[in-house]
Amino acid sequence: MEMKDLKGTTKILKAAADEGRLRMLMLLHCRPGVCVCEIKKVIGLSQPTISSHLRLLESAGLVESQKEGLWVNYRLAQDMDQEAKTIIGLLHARLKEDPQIKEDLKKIQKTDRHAICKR
Amino acid sequence: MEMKDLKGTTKILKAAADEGRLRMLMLLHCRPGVCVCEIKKVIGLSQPTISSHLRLLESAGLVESQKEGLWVNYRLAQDMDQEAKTIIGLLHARLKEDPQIKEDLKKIQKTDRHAICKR
DNA sequence: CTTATATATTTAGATATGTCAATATAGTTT
DNA sequence: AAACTATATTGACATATCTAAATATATAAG
Repeated sequence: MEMKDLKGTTKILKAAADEGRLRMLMLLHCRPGVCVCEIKKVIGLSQPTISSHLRLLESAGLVESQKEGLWVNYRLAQDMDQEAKTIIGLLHARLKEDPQIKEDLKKIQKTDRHAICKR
Repeated sequence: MEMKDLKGTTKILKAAADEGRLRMLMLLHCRPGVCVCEIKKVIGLSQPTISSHLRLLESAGLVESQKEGLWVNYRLAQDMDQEAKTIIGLLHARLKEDPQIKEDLKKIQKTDRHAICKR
């Protein structure tokens, strides 16, 4: 899908325009390669909801994934277009002092995926 | 409302994340001070829908208005924070070649509000 | 003051979105 | 292969969003 036109740009904005997904984007920006388990642990939504958000972000071209055994590691899409990258950078600059975002980033640092999973 | 935190930023993104409102933002970016009539003429949605979108954009701090007789003129909010301004600039750079946006801007240039109104 | 006009608000209905429980799938371990 | 685990998908439901018709409000003009 062409993302540079009106519809595609709207899709990108919609993808970012949700509190949970925005938190996830900030998480992936600061911690590339986290798995669904870890994201779930930090964000606190159900696993299906996390997966569904990730799928939406992926279909907007903001996120990509790679399998690693049972885990699926997510990161910001490397081939994201420049404006989208810039916007995510701006959002991070804007939100890095937000209490919720700070808490999320603190949590992810303390997180060991081997300890977290099996649940 | 504080717009720099997570909730406020989400609100701004939601405001921009609609095809009609994004077109309206681009219109206001290029043509500050257009009235509801003119916006309606260009975008092609009903007057209540246009008004409702404008209210939402205003409540997100992206747009401001000034009365002029019967007309209400809208423009991008002068006191918008820097990141929001930057994002709108990026969106314009991205969308200025989009056919729909080009058509909108062409239409607004040909538009005379005195001719348009009375309907 | 009555009529007309531009915009806002209310109301209602259709569609989209966010969420989770249940289930399916795919890979790992024993 | 059987049991287990991480993730994806499906189904269902509640809420939010988009839209326009009808109505209200505010200003202007006659």
